[in-house]
Amino acid sequence: MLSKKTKYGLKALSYLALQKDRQPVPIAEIAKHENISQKFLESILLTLRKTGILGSKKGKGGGYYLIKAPKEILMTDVMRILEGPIAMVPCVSLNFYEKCEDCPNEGTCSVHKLMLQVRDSTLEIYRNNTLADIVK
Amino acid sequence: MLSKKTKYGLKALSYLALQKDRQPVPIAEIAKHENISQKFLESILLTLRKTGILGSKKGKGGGYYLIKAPKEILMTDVMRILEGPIAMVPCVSLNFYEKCEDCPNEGTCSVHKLMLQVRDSTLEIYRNNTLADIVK
DNA sequence: TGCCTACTCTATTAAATCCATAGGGTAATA
DNA sequence: TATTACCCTATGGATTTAATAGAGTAGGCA
Repeated sequence: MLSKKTKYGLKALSYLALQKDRQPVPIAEIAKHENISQKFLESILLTLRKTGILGSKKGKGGGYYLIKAPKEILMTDVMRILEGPIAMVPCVSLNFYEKCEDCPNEGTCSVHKLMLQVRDSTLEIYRNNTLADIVK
Repeated sequence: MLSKKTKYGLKALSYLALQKDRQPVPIAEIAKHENISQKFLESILLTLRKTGILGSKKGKGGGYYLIKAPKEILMTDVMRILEGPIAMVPCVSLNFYEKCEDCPNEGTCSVHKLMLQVRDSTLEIYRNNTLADIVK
């Protein structure tokens, strides 16, 4: 299942992508428009800022804004930041690889074989979608 | 993440698929060979039996066995039984559809749009893989 | 300067899920 | 009839998720 964190994060990014200009948008406005708990959203936007997706401005007229153009923001990056590894098992993860303790041989493991295919096809989707694509 | 339940279930099915004949295999044997907690495996095999994937035989010489040939067992079925919905959000699920409370319009929802693609590509993988394919 | 706004951080908690274990009961076969 | 192996219930620890609360900090503008 997709976590609410990821879901809310994607919705917030989409909302920002739909702004006419790149002026900062207050958290409260995003939270209200997308039906998200403001405090929860705060922590999500913070992560997105720290990882270079968003910028922020404090004080009156402040808020969050996209640093790059929507078509430059890849879903692979966003999903990894918000949801974590794309692979369903660590032994097929590109960025978070870990060996399975219980599995003597990855080469002959049926789970490994299946999950490798799932990872590849999912990755393909994320690579072919930018923020601009999903708000269209 | 893939649950251990699914992982163990797939491993058990693979082990059964690799048997020469279709004689019942005791839980203890599967558990030992695949490094799985026997009691936990019991509940998993039980589910697989109740949903028509496995058959069982009690008493001496008993155990679990595949009801159909490995190439007749689709991963779509197995994954839905063990892991649940294939979709990452209920609003794009074929078999477990639910409307999102917080989402006013699915047609314009960016999360919906992205997750629909992910579901389709994942489903494609599961449809193209039988138990026979993943043990090869 | 001083106040207001909005971001930032820490801590806590309720709820849900996952994984595993334990123990006893029941059915079938040699 | 005794053994083997399936079947069922329930319990609990661990982890994660989602949300809430409250205090603190920094920037903008009068």
